[in-house]
Amino acid sequence: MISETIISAVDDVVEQMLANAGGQKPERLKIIVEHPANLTHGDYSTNVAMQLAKTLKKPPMSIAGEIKERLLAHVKINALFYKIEVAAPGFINLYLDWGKWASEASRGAILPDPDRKSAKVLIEHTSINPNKSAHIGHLRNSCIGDTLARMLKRIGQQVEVHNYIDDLGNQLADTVVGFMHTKTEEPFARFGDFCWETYAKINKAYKANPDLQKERAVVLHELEQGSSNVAWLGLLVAERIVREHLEELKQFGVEYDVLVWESSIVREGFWSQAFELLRTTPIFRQETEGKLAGCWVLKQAEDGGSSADNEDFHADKVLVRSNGILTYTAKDIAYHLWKFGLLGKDFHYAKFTDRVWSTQQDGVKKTIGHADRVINVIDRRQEYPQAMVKQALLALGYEQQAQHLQHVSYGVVSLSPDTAADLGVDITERKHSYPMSGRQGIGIKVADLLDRMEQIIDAKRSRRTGLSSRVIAAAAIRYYLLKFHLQTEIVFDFEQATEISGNTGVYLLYSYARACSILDKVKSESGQTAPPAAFDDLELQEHTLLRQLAYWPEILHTAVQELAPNHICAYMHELATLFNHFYATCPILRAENRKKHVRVWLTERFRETLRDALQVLGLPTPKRM
RNA sequence: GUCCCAGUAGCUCAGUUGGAUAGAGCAUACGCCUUCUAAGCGUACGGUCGGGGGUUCGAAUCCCUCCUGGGACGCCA
Repeated sequence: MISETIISAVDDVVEQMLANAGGQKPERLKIIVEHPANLTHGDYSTNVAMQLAKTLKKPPMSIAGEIKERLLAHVKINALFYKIEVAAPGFINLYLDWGKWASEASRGAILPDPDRKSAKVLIEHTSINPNKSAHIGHLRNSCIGDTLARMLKRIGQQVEVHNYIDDLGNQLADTVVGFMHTKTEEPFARFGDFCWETYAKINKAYKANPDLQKERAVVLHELEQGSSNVAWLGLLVAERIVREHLEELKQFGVEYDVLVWESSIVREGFWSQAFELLRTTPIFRQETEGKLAGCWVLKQAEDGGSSADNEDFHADKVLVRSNGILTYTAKDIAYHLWKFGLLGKDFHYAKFTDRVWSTQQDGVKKTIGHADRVINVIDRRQEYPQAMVKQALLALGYEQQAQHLQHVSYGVVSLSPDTAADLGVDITERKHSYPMSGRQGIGIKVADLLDRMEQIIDAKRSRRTGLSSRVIAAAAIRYYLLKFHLQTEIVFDFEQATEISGNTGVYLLYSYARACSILDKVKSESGQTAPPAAFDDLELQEHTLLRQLAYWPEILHTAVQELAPNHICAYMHELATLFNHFYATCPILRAENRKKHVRVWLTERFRETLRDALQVLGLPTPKRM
């Protein structure tokens, strides 16, 4: 990558200068290379001279001048840049030689090549409770997880995607209780939608008749035992729902390698094994008195004794309830020991669909799991239980694994007042946003959003060629859910989410198709145009487009580093915008020979780069639209 | 009570390991298709970066403090 080349060259140069001056390299000297916002500041710039002013006891400008001279003599810098300038108060700006860059870019040399044999990364995402249809909050999770998997694969890492199915949880039990104690008369097209209503109804019934909640405990117990009629019913419900979820998410390009069922964890004896391990640690023990008497808990450090005044809040985490039933976190700890290959036990597997495996007791052995790094995509509200899993690993002495266990936390999706009102929520309080609630049956179902988006696109599109409106709709929704910073709580608004102009997936696909259409007319095969040797008299729009193309490897790298898909979205929108400016300003096919060559080549590079980025985000690459 | 996250244009959001004139989309107004895809492009309008203090060559970004909103701390997941 270009920025890496600059950093290493600057590092060489700075070291020489410090050695000459007899100085030490400052501890916290970070050489940062930026993409200047302004074209006149070059294509890359660094502020290292200003950082060194104190150490070298010289004005930044003179330091920058010296670094510039030494960089100009540096082989690697010389090979890529034609000019370096110093700008007040001490910036060093570097200008790419586009002819040289072009020959490298065409060889693909600049893109990150697959690393040498890398560690195995296990990504868990989706993990929706299998008791009702999915809503857009679930979809955000799946899109993030699926995109992270694609990002890591793109840079050559070995990735395995897991979807954890909580088929022994309260929520599934609730839906089962709902089957037996609520009434349904209206028809539903999908099983999950019927369950959605049933789940809301049973929660309402619990309020009216709290005794009914005892039923849940009974069902939960039967689910865990696994042999009764009720257990079979639960299994059927969960499996049917999971199939609907997978089918639905497939439309958004979301895919998995393996489903891990919570019931498998229990029945394969994973918990018993984990329990024996945990018992050897001082922080795991059974309470004999107090509120948690009879429970097995993970003890948390008392902080200064002030917690005594707040009996409502205590940090200890129950893993086994006093009635002997396991909590989610208990099973999650066993699961994570297994993910890292630390349990000494393994699952068996059977095919769930033609490409997805599923844990199954009478299945076959597979080399699944045994990861070096684990990424869990789970919303921010679950930071505490995730921390408990990590703490259990630490308590067992697995420090390295704990360090390589990463919770990718993201903000929840809530509803704008207008959209909440559409769903019948009372918005007289005029809050900024309204939470979705499965228990109350409040939420935007994925299928409903997709249907509505499809209709909107169908009504507004001006051409019927290429992708179907439904495929475009799914892509638009996926992009919408990925473009926000992970920590941002998405306040979902129907009007805003269904935009088809501006910073949207539709705009990106359209720009891609536009480039394809133009290149079709020159009958250019991909990558066929030879890179121009020189780029003289570049138009502003040509230059800015070139620059943005050059930045792609670095953006991808940063996004992977930070596990932040939104960087890629922002980059692509900028890239597409610059291409459209270029398109509007510079005739491509009608230009004269030399210019035409440059412009066709640029359009080709744009198409290839955008295609790469679209694929990393899991979006389609339509030749026509 | 303890801890975490956030507050940037009318709305929704980028930008936050300190950098050069704080950006985008939507909305509003006005323009641009006999010419490569108008799902596009252009112009205009729009800001005490929640308030106050501090650190320094330089702060939306770091520190302190206050205000406001959201979340976690459950024998739910």
